[in-house]
Amino acid sequence: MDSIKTNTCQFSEKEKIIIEAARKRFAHFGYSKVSMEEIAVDVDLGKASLYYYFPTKENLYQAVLSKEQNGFIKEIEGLIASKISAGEKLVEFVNMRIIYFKRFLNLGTLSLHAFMDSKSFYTKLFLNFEDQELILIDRIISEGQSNGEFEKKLDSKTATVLLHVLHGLRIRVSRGIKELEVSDEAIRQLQTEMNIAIRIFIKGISK
Amino acid sequence: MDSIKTNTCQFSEKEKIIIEAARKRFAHFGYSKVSMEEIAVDVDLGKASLYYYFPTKENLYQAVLSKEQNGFIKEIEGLIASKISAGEKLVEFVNMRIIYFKRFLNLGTLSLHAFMDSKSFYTKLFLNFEDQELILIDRIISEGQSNGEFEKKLDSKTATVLLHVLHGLRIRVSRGIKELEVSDEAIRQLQTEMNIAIRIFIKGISK
DNA sequence: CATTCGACGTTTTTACTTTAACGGTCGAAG
DNA sequence: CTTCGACCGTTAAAGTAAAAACGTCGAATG
Repeated sequence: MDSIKTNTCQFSEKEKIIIEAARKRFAHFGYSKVSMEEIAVDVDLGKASLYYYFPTKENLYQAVLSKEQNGFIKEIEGLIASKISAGEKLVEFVNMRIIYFKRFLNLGTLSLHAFMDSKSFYTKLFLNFEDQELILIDRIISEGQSNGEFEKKLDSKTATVLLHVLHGLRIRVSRGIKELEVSDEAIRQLQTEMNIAIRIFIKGISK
Repeated sequence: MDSIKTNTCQFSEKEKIIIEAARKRFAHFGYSKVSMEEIAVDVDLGKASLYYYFPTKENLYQAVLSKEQNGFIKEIEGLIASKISAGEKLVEFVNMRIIYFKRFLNLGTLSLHAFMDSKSFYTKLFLNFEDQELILIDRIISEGQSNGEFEKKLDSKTATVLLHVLHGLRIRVSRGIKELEVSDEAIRQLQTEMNIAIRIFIKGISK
C-alpha cells in the first residue's frame, strides 16, 4: 500500500519506546500473534492512544522492521568504509548478519499464505531489504575487484548467489524450529556453516 | 516405525506399476492430498487389493521415495566411478540433483507440522537420504584431495556445508511456490544459481 | 495358494456455524 | 496535543456434525 520508508529514524522518543516494545513482542511471537492491545499495555497506553501514534498495525510493524534493517545497513556501511580487506569485510558481513538474524527471529515468521502473496506489505518490506543487502554485497565485491583482491571477471549474479546461499542456510535453520524457539545450538551450527561457506566463497572469487 | 529399507528394488512387476502410479500422484499433489483409493483406481484395483500389496500408505510412500532416492544414488555412484575430474563430478552432481528435484517436487511437500516432528517416518526418510548424499559428496571431495585437485587441509564439515548450501538454495525456490506448481522460470533460475555457486565452491576448495 | 473385493469399524479431514478477539474509528475530555 | 472508553465491522478461534480416508476381514474367484 504505502511506499516503504527509508527515512533516517524520524521518530519521537515516545514512538521509539513503542517501537521497541513492539519489536520485543513481534520478535518473540511473530506478527499475527501479537495484538495492538498487548503492545499498548506494555507501554501503559490505551489501545486508542497507540493508534494515535501508528495509524495501522502494519505501519507499526513496518516501523519496527525498517528500524532494524536500517540499523543493520548502517552498520554494514560503516564496515564497508573501514580499512580492512574486501575478504575480511565479507566475513564480517556474515557475522553481523547472524547477529541481526537473532534479533529478528520470529520477526520474519509470517503465515505461509502471507509469504506467498507477492502483493502483501510484508513481502515488499523484505524484498526491499534484500535489494539493499544485494547492493552492499555488490559494493564489497566490486571493491575487491578494483583493488585486485578478487577476479576481474566474475558472473554478474555472483552477489545474488552469495546472498541466496546465506539466505538459504538461514532458512534451513528456521524451518526446523519447534516450540517457537530457535535453539542456541542451531544458531551456533548456522554460524559455523556460514563461516566455512564464506571462506570457501572468498577463495572461490579471489585471484 | 519400520526400519528404512535400502533394498535393491525387490518389487514384483505389479508392485512397480503401483509405485509408479503412486509416484505420479504424490509428486503432483503431495502426500496428504492423495488417497489410497485414487491410486487403486489408477491401477485398476480395489482399495482393499492395494492394501494387499502395501500394508499402509506410509509403506507405499516409503517405497516410492526409496526408489527415487536409490535411483539417484546409483546414478551418482556411476558418476563417481567415471573418469572425469572431481571438480567436474561436483558440477554434474549438482545438475543431476536438479533433475531429481523436478521428479520429486511435491513429493517432498508435507505439512509443516509433520516436517518438524522429528519422529515422523517422513523426516526419517529424508534424513537418511541426506546422510547418503553427504557420503557421496564426501567421497568426491576426498578423491579430489587424493589426486591433488583439492586442498589437503579442508574443514571436516566442508561436504556438509556444500550439501546445506545446495539444499538451502532449493528450499528458497520451493518456499515461493503458489498454486502447487514450481514454475519453469524458477527452476531455470535455481539451475543458474547452483551452477555459479558450485563453480565458486570448487575454486574455493581447489589448490 | 495367490489375488480380488464389497462391506464395515475407526480415526482423521473437512465444511460449517457460532463465538470471541482483534483492528480500527470517533467523540469527549484533560 | 494527547488520552481513552465505547463502539463497529471483520476476522480468527472454538466447537461440531458430516464426509472422507485409512485400514481390516471374511468371502469369492481362478
